[in-house]
Amino acid sequence: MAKNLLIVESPAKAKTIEGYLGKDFLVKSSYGHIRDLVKTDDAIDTANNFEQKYEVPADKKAVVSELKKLAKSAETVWLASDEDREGEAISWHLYETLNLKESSTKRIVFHEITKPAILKAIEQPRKIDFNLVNAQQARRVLDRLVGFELSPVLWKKVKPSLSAGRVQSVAVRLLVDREREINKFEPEAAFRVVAIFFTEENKKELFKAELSKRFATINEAEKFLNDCIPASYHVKSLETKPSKRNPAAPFTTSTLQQEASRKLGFSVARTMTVAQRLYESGKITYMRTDSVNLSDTALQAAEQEIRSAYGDKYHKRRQYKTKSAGAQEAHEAIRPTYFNQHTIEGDHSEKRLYELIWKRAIASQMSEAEFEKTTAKINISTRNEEFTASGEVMKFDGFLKVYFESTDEESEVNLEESDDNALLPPLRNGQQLGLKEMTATERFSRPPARYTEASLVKKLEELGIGRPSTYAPTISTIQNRGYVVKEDREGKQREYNVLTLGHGKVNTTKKTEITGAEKSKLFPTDIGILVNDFLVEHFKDIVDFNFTATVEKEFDEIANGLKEWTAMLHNFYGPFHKEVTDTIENADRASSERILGTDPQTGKQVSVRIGRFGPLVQIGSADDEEKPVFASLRSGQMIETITLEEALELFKLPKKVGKYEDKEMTVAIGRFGPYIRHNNAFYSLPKGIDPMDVNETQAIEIIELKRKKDIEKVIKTFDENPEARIEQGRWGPFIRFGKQNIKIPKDKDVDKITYNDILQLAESDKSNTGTKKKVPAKGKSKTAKKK
DNA sequence: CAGTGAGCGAGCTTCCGCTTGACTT
Repeated sequence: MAKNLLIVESPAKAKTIEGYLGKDFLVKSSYGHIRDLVKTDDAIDTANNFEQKYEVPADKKAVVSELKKLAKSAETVWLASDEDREGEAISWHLYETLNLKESSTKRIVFHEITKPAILKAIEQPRKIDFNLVNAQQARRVLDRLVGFELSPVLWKKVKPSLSAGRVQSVAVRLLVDREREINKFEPEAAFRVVAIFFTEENKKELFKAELSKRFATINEAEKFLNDCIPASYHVKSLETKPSKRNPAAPFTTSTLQQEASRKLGFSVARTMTVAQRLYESGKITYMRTDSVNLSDTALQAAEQEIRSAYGDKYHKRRQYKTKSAGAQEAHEAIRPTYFNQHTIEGDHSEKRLYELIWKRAIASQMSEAEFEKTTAKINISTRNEEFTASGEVMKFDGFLKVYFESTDEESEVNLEESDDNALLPPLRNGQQLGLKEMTATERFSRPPARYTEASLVKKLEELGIGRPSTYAPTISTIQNRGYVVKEDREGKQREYNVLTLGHGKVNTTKKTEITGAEKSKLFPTDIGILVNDFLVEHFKDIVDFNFTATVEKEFDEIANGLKEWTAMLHNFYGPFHKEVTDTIENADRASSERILGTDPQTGKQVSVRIGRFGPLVQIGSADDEEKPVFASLRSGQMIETITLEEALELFKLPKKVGKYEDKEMTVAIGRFGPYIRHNNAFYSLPKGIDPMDVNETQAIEIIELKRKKDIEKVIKTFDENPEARIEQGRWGPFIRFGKQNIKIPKDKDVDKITYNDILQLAESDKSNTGTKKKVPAKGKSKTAKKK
């Protein structure tokens, strides 16, 4: 038996450390927290100094009993969980649960998993810091009280099974607020003037310059262009300035999620699972961190790699400081374990994420990129405004050799508008310029951007809300609760004017652009808005953006021994609990109903609200003699924004359009867009056809076309049974057998499949799915009933 | 992808943070 048992939080970490410490040490993992509050309402005794009831959850029983056994036979137990609030509490829970003795227990901490750091830690053991433990208890108890008192209020006043919490409710609020800003935003148009010039010396080398002023109306823009017809242009001033750009700090969890989203299109959850695999296979350091710090060992390794791969002048040693509030910095920044591995073996997403991490970490230790920026001001002989042309020349690439950090704005900006780094021809002061062409283009101001998963994480981090380990789960929770959906939305067409001055005259043309199209953005749902408004009305303090920051300050005071944790909770809980009981007693049920107006055909009231099956429009009210009629809202339509006209439109479908093969054809709009229903089959309408105008002949055409296409997909049929065939699917050929779709096994040649093979495959496929359904997902019914 | 939109009411839902698998598709 080993003399020493050392316990860390993560098994991968345990493996690494065991290698550093040799035979006298057995290194094991607690797999995070080993105890939690019981799930019942009596977990906290609010009348008795917030005394807590803890239990070891079922999935931790095995870990705990193994650790217990090992602790018993060890001379010394080293508690080496992370050095932050949660880590300290884990040590304390271990101490209590494993029945450890003070004399044979040592608490150690380190911020990086390197041999010198571990050895040094072992030389400096300490005791469990109960101030820190108390700060964690205060955090844990407060979160439980908030979550388990607010949620039942929602069950009573809104709908069962809803949830509220310190973190998730603020996340939803951010989205609701932003959605409203976007809805009320009114774009302002302005005419942006761009001229294309050339010099007498070289008429072929054209360059762009932008007018320093934009015009609010088309008349002003037109007058300007007309004034420019007889004008001459010359360089009024010329300025050349050096500029520098510095690399970004190495990744934290939040910045990794943002870059992986922008550059690789990963959801935050996907980023974390891929990173977890990289961590477990020893390729990167820990991926849940808020620290931008690199260990000395890492700094040296990076330096060596940069000097040998790119040369001495590309290296610059840099230390970064964290900017985010409430960072606990128990770990290093996310970095490759070995800097000399530029790429790794693994699947596609592992490779790409690793390269991103490698590049970012390496670049963070490289020299700045140097530029020379030239700005020329250009005079107009007939007007007082002036044009500005600018060009940028890179003098030294520095860190840009490996890494370029993207920004959220970047994807928003029109490419035509970002020609900042274009090259300028050689120019001199006073030089005459020729004008090739000038355009005044109508541009509209943009509403604030909708959040993506990653930009929401960024915002939460800025507000100090949530932790690296909870960003991805929080984003999932608000989607699973139905408060938020992630989806694409089609934009709308918009006309804009372009005035062109060329060949001595001004032309006006109208062009169209798509605006407001969204890809993979977060939208609050009707229920999300309803719950948010209810919470904002009745629990203003809890969903305040500064609530977390305020309580965090108090947790810090507890951690520093300046405040008593139960006193802090008393202060909070008294008024909070009173608000809860007041709300239960006095507040009205939250109503989503909005009256849109009256139906011109029947004179009855038109209203929208959330029904049992989602948002609906209702014509007439329950008090009327005639029963009210209903229609569901379509995806993208919301109670808050739908108009009377749009609501009435919903009653025009489904519509019968005629008969084909003696069966009725019906046009309707479903979840995947407009479709024709015929003989229990669905035929989606091609894009651009308005479902309201479809007539009988058109509908028949669409059905016949789809059938023809379906026939083209068939690769092979079988005489034995017309129900069996091989078809070309989206991902390759597959077998269709009645209603069964069967995958073709890899070892089978598509051409040689016989009807007998199909019968066999169909049978085993059936038994497969059969047993799958019979085995219930144990303990995780939540994920199963997601739909 | 249709249709649904009543009412009664037992028993259930729910938080945030720290960790991985063991399950699906």
